[in-house]
Amino acid sequence: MKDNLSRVKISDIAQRAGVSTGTVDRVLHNRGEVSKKTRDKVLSILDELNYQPDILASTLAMKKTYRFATLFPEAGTENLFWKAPLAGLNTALSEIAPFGVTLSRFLFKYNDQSSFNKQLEKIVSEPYDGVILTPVFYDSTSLALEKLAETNTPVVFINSNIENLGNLSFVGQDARQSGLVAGRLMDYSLNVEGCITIINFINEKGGNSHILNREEGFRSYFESGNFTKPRHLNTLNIYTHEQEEVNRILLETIGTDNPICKTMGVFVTNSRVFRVANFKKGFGLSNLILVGYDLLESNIDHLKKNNIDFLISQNPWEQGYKSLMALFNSRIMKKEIMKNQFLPIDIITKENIDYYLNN
Amino acid sequence: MKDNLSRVKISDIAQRAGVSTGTVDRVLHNRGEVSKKTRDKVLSILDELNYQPDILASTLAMKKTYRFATLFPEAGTENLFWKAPLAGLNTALSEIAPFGVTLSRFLFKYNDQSSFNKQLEKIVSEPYDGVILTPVFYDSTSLALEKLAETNTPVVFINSNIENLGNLSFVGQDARQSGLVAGRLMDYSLNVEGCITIINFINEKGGNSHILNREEGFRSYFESGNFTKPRHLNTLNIYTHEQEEVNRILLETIGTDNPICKTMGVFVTNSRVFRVANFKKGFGLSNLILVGYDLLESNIDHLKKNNIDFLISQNPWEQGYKSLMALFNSRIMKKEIMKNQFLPIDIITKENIDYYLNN
DNA sequence: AATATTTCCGTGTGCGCACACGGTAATTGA
DNA sequence: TCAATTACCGTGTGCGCACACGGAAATATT
Repeated sequence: MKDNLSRVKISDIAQRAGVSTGTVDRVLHNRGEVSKKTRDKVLSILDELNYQPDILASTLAMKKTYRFATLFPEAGTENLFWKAPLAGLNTALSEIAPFGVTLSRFLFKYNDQSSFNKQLEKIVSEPYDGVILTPVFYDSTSLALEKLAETNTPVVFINSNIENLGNLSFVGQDARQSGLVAGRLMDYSLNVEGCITIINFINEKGGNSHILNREEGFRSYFESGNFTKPRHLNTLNIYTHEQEEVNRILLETIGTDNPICKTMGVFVTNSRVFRVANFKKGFGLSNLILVGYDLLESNIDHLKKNNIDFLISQNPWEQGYKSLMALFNSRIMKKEIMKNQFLPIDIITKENIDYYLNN
Repeated sequence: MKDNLSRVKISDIAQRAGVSTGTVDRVLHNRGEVSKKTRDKVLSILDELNYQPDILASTLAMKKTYRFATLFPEAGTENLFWKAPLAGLNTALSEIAPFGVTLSRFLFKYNDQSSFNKQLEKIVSEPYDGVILTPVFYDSTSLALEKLAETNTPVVFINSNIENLGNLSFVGQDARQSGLVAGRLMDYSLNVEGCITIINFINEKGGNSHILNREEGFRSYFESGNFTKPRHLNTLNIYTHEQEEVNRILLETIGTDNPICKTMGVFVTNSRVFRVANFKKGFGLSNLILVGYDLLESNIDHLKKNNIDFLISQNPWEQGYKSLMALFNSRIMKKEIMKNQFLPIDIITKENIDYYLNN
């Protein structure tokens, strides 16, 4: 690898081409006023000497600032998940702030489309240089993307994805594939006869595509032929968040001693797995294998106390970090960005969780 | 959070303090020639206005270059592991190269102490601004660290660690804890009666502390009381790398139909797990649960073909990335660095491996 | 042919900082 | 009291780049 100690600068190629630095600058930025002949000459020398602009001097001279905006759900008590992406975002920001990057953070109320719309309008109405958002509502997102496209404002989707909306990039997890991982874990962990119940905590206001993909992945694992023994799968959709209510429902279903097909394993398709863990602990079902999502505090507690066996983490911190870096690399560093930035499907147990909490 | 759009610059505080920029510069860099009175005044205004130097302009003006050196084992056919840290290193380098960072990469022959010493002497004899190395040989490393301390050259340990040698940081995995994770996986995966065999591929020339810590962690899992059923553990040390020889040994031990305690699970304490997988496949022991380390190509192959059940990854790419960033953040960005940077203990299965291979 | 217009290009300045240089005021020495 | 130090401080220049401005040469217009 070459030393770039003595980097070639604009004045070098200007001299080599027998022109002034201003001319070189003009061809570099394609702003005309250069004859084809000299343009070609400069271009060839540029290539020959492999000129790389000094990004530091460049941003210093331009004195341009970049304004990015983010739109996430508020991190309420019920969805602490969204604290982590903000932390990752802040770390990324501290690294790239010297380049004149500033961030405006917008929050909307979880599952409240009008709140989502309101914040989105704020963002669209101002000239941001890039936007990071989680596209939970299709029509609102689609509309906003159209407007942002008019001003060539790049948009990064974070955590969940909508295809073909012209976004710059998606940073998140492959939901279906994570279901397959859960399938493997459940299959290996269940060493007795019995059924598996898939529990979806459904939001009536929408935004459940995640959950469905995860269930589908999970089911496909047990249809793939890779499983160690065949299992019967039931699906249970729960529409409440009240623990009492959940307990009642679970007691009627997996809590009963169904002689035909007793539930020995439960896969919860989102972060509400702690609800089932509460039930499991409260009703003494210590043999139940429990697999779910996300490192919420209550989930972590249950994992450490063996009430949850495996958690799948979506790398929320990393999501925040990478999504901002995507905008930065695209706009400031002029690099190509991968359309889909799938983050690893981390398998978390009591034994390795501490090393996923450092951030 | 405050906007730093209009950052306060040296001239601002100079004006505010009624002095010149040169004076401010002098107190900023502690190079005297300033009366106590004006010094205090500048200092207080510096604090009041929360002056943050523009790192870009600073590095541009200083025109200082930083030379870092790395010392890794060669990535031979037997230890492809070391390709990944180099890749991570290169990514980090491309990000910080604008700051005048250059890298000299030194390689030593695996398990060859004289080669290690030779390369280390090269590094010590030149005035590097920071060193990244994997401290496989205690005495050599200790000696080098002493010399490097004289010139205040920070050293980052990567992958393996030695305590109390005055290194700036350690970037790697908690070996013992990873053994605990392996224990959990083995415990959950083994749903039949039978014994577990721990296989250590020992290097007679030393550098086995990793392996021993992993075994200890693994054993402690089964002594913790958290296991689902008690297991009997055997240890098998293998000193050869020849597949034929390995086959012969395994055939005599885990391959025989020992009626008392048949081996149903094997934990290989390092990346040589593919040797056992070869044996497992060749001799049709498809029920054997196999857990090992590291995403070598041959291990990946076996994982995808269900010959290996779980791999534990040490994040080698991340190790390379983070170790260089540690030096960068310490020397250029003047940030505090964490002494131990433990990387996650990633659990890899056939289903999630693709998302760990992107780099 | 003289003027007006366009095409093309060089020069100068500033971004924020680091540092060399030289100058003035205060202090010392005789 | 006057010169010689010393302590203290301001000014100027350059890092590599972006961009405004203005000027010379080429071409068009009448």
